[in-house]
Amino acid sequence: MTTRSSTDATRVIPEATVARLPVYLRALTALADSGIRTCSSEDLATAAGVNSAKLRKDLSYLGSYGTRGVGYDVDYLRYQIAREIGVTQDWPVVIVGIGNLGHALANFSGFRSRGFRVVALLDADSTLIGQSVAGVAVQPFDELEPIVREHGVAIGVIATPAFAAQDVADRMVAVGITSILNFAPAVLSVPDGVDVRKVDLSIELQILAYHEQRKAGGASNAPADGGAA
Amino acid sequence: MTTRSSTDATRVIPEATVARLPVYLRALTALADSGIRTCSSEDLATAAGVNSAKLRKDLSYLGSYGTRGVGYDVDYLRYQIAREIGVTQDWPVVIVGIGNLGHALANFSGFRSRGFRVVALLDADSTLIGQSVAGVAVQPFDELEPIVREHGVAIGVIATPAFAAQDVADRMVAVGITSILNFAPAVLSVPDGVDVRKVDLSIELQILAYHEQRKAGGASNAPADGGAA
DNA sequence: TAGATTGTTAATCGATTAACAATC
DNA sequence: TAGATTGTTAATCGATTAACAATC
Repeated sequence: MTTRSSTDATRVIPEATVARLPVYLRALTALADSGIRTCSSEDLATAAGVNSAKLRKDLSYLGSYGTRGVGYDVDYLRYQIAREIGVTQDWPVVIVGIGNLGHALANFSGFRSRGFRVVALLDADSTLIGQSVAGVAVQPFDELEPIVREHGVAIGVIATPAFAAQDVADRMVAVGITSILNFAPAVLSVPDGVDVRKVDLSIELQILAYHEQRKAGGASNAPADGGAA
Repeated sequence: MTTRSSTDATRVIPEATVARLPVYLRALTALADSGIRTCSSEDLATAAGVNSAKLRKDLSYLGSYGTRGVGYDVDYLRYQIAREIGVTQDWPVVIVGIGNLGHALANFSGFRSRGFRVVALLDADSTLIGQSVAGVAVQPFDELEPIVREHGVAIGVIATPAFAAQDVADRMVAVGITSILNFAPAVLSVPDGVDVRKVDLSIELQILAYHEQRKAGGASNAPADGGAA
């Protein structure tokens, strides 16, 4: 057999699809919460903010979880997507850098509810150590290794200033973390096999600014004119 | 002439390129700060974390700002990219929802340094009104309209809980905001002509979890095994 | 059976990449 | 001129979309 069978092990899901699965998961949860038991691809697509062709194509990479002529069972599809993403299990997470942003992240309720558990908050600033944030004590950054080993941490969050980010990433990689979510405005270099995703506020704003600039003319809120509508 | 001329007005820059321009801008600023006056596409690509073919292709959409055999003048290219993005001008921004995250955003220094100015912090919770965050007083959400009109605000940031996000977006659109950065875990529906970008922590974590799950086997930090390496 | 809706096909569109002619 | 590096071409790859056969 040279042809790939479509069993769990060999299925490859396109990256663009992977990025949308959590959106579908959230939409299904919202539907379930409002008491809806069954939905069509059109319903779910609307709730998720995509078109139904894309939704069906995306779901087709996971398997055949709908019923023609009927639609999808909300709970069943939700479970299948959660399983595919891996959020049926619990993921211990460490957050490094407990400034304003780290503080906000530690308090973020969406963590627990989506299968992530903050097992430690770390900072290099000794004046923060021992302080309790969201019920978790801030520990010295040097404690990274024993914490990662003890809890089996695979995912690390960097919320430090830019200048510290590469060092933190290097240490994370050294102690065996293989997925990093980086909030610091810095390009991280990591070895193959380590995934980095970045979230960058100012980049998002700049992308908006680019498009905004091109709208001017019809815009009533353009910075230049007094806006005396 | 049916062929598009490559003058400023008609140039169309692919979305993927637009999203990378801010990264190049930041890399150029870092190079300039370390005293480097000239760089090759290879140098800049490394600093930005992309390959040099992609960088040159991206820059080619802006114009011809390099010198063959020599490279790019760091300051000149930086100015050209900043102008293209629109961050040579000042963008007034309002933040709605001053919880933990709104607080962190208000204090974010990358705002000012990249051409964005927080002109108001708004919240529906009357107990927050008047409180000063990052030197700016929190005002009632109802003040949105006069503030937007007075400052010519085109960009709004939503940092409210999910249930409030659509209402806030509707109000923003109604008063003339045409670009929204949404941190609430909710799908926003807005009219054509309004740009929405979303930043979603739990989605990013779930994408990492998906890939992490597929690494297990070789992983030393897998949650299941004791990790007695 | 008739109506509804999935899962898949195939066409189209956009992004990436390597290679190299142009040119400093 | 010789060496270096850009800007562009063209091939490849991946994502989106509309349409519809399969099938409940």
